[in-house]
Amino acid sequence: MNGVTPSEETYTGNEISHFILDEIRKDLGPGGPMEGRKVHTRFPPEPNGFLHIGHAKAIVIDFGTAEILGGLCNLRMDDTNPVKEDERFVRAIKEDIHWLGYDWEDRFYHASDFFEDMYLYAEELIGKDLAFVCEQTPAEVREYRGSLTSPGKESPWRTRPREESLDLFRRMRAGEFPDGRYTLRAKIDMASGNMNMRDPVIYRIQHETHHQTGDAWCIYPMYDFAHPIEDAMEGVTHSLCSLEFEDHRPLFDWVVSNLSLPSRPRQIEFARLDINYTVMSKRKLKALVDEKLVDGWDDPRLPTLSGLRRRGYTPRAIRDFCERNGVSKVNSMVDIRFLEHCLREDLNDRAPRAMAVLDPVRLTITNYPEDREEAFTVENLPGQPDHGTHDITFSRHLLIEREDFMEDPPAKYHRLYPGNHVRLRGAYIIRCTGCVKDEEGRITEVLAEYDPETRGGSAREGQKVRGTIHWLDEKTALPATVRLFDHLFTVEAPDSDERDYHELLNPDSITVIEDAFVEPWLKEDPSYIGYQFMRLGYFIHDSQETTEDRLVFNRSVKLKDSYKPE
RNA sequence: UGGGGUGUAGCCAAGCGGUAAGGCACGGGACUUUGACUCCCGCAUUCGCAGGUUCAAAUCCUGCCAUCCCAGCCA
Repeated sequence: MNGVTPSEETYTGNEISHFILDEIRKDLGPGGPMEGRKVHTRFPPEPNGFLHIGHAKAIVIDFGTAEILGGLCNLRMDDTNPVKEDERFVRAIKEDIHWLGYDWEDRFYHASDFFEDMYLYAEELIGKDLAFVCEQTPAEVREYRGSLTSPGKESPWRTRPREESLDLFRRMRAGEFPDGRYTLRAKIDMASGNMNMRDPVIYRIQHETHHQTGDAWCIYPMYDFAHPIEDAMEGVTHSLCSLEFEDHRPLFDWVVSNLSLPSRPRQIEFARLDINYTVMSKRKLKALVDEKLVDGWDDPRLPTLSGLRRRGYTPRAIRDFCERNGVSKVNSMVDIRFLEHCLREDLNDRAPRAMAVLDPVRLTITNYPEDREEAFTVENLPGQPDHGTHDITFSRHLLIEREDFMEDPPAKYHRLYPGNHVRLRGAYIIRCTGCVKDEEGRITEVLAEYDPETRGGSAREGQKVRGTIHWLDEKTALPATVRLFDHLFTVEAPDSDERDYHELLNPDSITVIEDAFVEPWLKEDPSYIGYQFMRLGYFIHDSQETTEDRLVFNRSVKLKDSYKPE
């Protein structure tokens, strides 16, 4: 079913090109600063939540770059803040990346693997008089930092002798002080226009148990200090990250050039992926989960990778989507319909076809004997016999979609209405003769006559049948639950809407149909990429709800539909 | 009154001094045992705006405008 199956995807080697690849090629090429080296990247998530499709873009860029240029890409948990991180997220992250089809081989790291190195590098900085132990309170630090438009003031501790700083720093590590008592700060420039350069804190005291290092440490490095060191220790040549780190680059470079690191990584930034009608911030996704507004991190309406997987998205579709969106530095919002297009494109070629009826009404073939029944063999993938066949049964009483019959249809309606010929896909061509209604006028049964000459659904010589509809044999149809989804939010950009996101939730984001029917074949032959229910869309067994005696399907995406009632 | 980015169609996005790729969406048509798929056709005289340089500018220069990010002991 749609659990995590090892990805069968193999990179096909499209000639992808974008500015990051160009820059890297220059760096590694003749005359470049890293001439002769092989590219080495890393994907560095913080294990404090589940991965979403925005991360998929970063993964495709990080791992994809290594793949394209014949280098390596590491996976690294950026776990420098013990209060926010958890081992449970580490497992989910690894699972999602593997599912996407990428592998880090034996290069799985934690930032915490380098805590000892970082500590030593911090001492190096103190020794060079480039860092000092500060005892300002958070409020004082804020006050002294100045504002965006005015310079900051130097901390009174800035001139503390290096020997004293070193002693204090060692005692910080030894656990002699409570949280917040001291910090280690880089000595850069309190008047810099770049706030990140105003003597940033690089170590803080936190008496917290870390999910990897336990209680070995009570001081933890800050991102800006830790990240370049992690990259250098792993031999990363290019540290690719998103745009909001652009003004951290001077600090990244400062760290890299003031320390005796084993290598000098280069940071390059790209724009994050954003998609309309959904949210991409970890904070909001977490809130949706915590407030039970959705059914967990893998709710099929969520843009999380686990949600998309449960929804029926394929790794191939997601990677294709990320690659085709390109890489640039423009903040952009991609239309969700493009993602849907990529899924349809993938599934169209390989998802077996089946029939299902979501809103059933009985269709009686009045000239087909009550006691007769027959079977038709249909191809799983029309036109591609190597994908196999399966049988469908036919009898006097069938089930069709209620909307496929109209007593008084508008022009260009090609389905059932009195007098019209329609093909029952794979079976026969029938002529509608009328319908039966109950006292309230509701249609309870559609009536038609079949043409025995059209067995298999082929028309008579010269006969043109405009409409083909799907159907099920009432006798063999299997009851099933089908869940249909719509956008989780009613507005295109919920993240930047001034209203509270609770007000923007789409009350109809999920529709559960308990009385749908499907072909019995679907119980015997669960396709892990799901099915196309003809004329309805692509569906997949729900990995959580499907049980031995109850089939539950999620609609991954609708089919395109150019029918416009006039 | 600071620093760093970015502006090419409804949405992404190529383009890097020689006269606006491609995809999505949209509209029209053909085909069709899925109103799907596939296939045709259409869709920016113009690149945020205004000047300038040049035989020639989306590409170079100047100015302006718009928009995003930054004042965590988060990442």
